[in-house]
Amino acid sequence: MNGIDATRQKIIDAAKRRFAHYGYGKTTMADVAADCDMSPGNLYRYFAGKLDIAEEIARAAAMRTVDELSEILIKSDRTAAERLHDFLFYDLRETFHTLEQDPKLVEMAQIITTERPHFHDEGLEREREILARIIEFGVLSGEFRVGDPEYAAEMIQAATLKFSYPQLFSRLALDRLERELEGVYQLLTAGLRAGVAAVPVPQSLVEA
Amino acid sequence: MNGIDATRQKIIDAAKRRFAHYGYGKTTMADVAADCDMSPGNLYRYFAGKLDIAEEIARAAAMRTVDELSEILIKSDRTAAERLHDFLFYDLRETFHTLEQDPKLVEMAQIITTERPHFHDEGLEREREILARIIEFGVLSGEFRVGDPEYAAEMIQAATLKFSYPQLFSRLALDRLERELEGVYQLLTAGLRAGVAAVPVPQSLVEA
DNA sequence: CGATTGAATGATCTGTTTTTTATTCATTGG
DNA sequence: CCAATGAATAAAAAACAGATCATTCAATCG
Repeated sequence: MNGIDATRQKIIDAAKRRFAHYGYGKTTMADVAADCDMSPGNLYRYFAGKLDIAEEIARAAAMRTVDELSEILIKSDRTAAERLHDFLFYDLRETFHTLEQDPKLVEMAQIITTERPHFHDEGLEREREILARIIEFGVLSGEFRVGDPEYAAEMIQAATLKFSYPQLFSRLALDRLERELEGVYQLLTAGLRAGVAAVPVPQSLVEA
Repeated sequence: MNGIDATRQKIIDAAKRRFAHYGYGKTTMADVAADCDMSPGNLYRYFAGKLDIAEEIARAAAMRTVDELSEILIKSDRTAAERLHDFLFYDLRETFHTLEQDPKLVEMAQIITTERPHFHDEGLEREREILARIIEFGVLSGEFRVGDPEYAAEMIQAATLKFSYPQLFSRLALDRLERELEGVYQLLTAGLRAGVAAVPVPQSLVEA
């Protein structure tokens, strides 16, 4: 029915407030239930458990991010390289600011990543899909020369890991991270343009 | 004097055995002192504290790694790209195997990195220096086209972070990490060959 | 007098008890 | 019946006491 979804949303909203304000750990199911004018036990008619509420909140946020990243695909008058730039910097800034302004969310993100590794993988996969399309676009436009966009997307994700979870992998400030990402981006796009053929190891070119 | 250095080394050796066998946390200063036939208090004539002994051990290991990486520079008949390949894979495999076979060292590495961030940075800097020389070699040989080898080295480090602390940043097995590193390497070398000029953003090439 | 000791100290860790909390489910109310 | 409750339970977290440990330093030793 629809009452179900409405109630689920009410629970999600209450939990989101609590999580953001007091943190995941300090928020009790009783708190959330009270905010929704219901008993703790009744929450379990709508969610399998506390972590599932958090996961739902994270999923919604991830979807929003993916939607915004997807818009990069439909803009016009932008080269593939520019789209890749948009993608990487949007991701860095978005994550950085979100976690910067609300440190409680770091806790939640970490718990979900630890307890539900699969959830996290799915998020990466969705983003990789968009990356692959950007690269595919670059291949079609003749800008990039890569045989397998999916594979190239995977490599770009690996190479930009440091910028996906800024405050997790470094203690650098945003401006320094941006400077580094700019450099990595330059290197990667130069590589995509030059092309990574099926040839695995190009033996020798010149020697000293 | 020399007795000082000899005693320091005796302490380091005893501590290394204890740390590797029982872990940093479970090893007490009293244990180490007993192994050296001295009182706990006397250790402080040779080291400022427990963590400083660990740091010294880590420093020696880091030096050894840097020495081995430096050998890549003096080999002959290898292109810069091949040297870069050697560097990246040596680092990945070395770190992976060290931490794989002795989980106790992971604890020590993590404590040092947390408590002495600067120490860790210095290690990165030493490795970056070698990377810069490899790139410089590539520039001189005409293989790479980059203006600032130091900067390029920094970017390569950023892009290969995931492979520097394998079991810290991913739960992937070594063969999958190697496969990914191979791909990232291909992309990066393609970029180095094509060159990352001072031109920041090459506006438009073709469109779909 | 420099080198070393070992007892003193305060911080940290460990194991235990108590309390809080997530989750279940038999019961109740509409 | 369906929705909701709230007492019961087991798991996790907090609180606490006791022990251990890193570190210091006044007193000894050579």
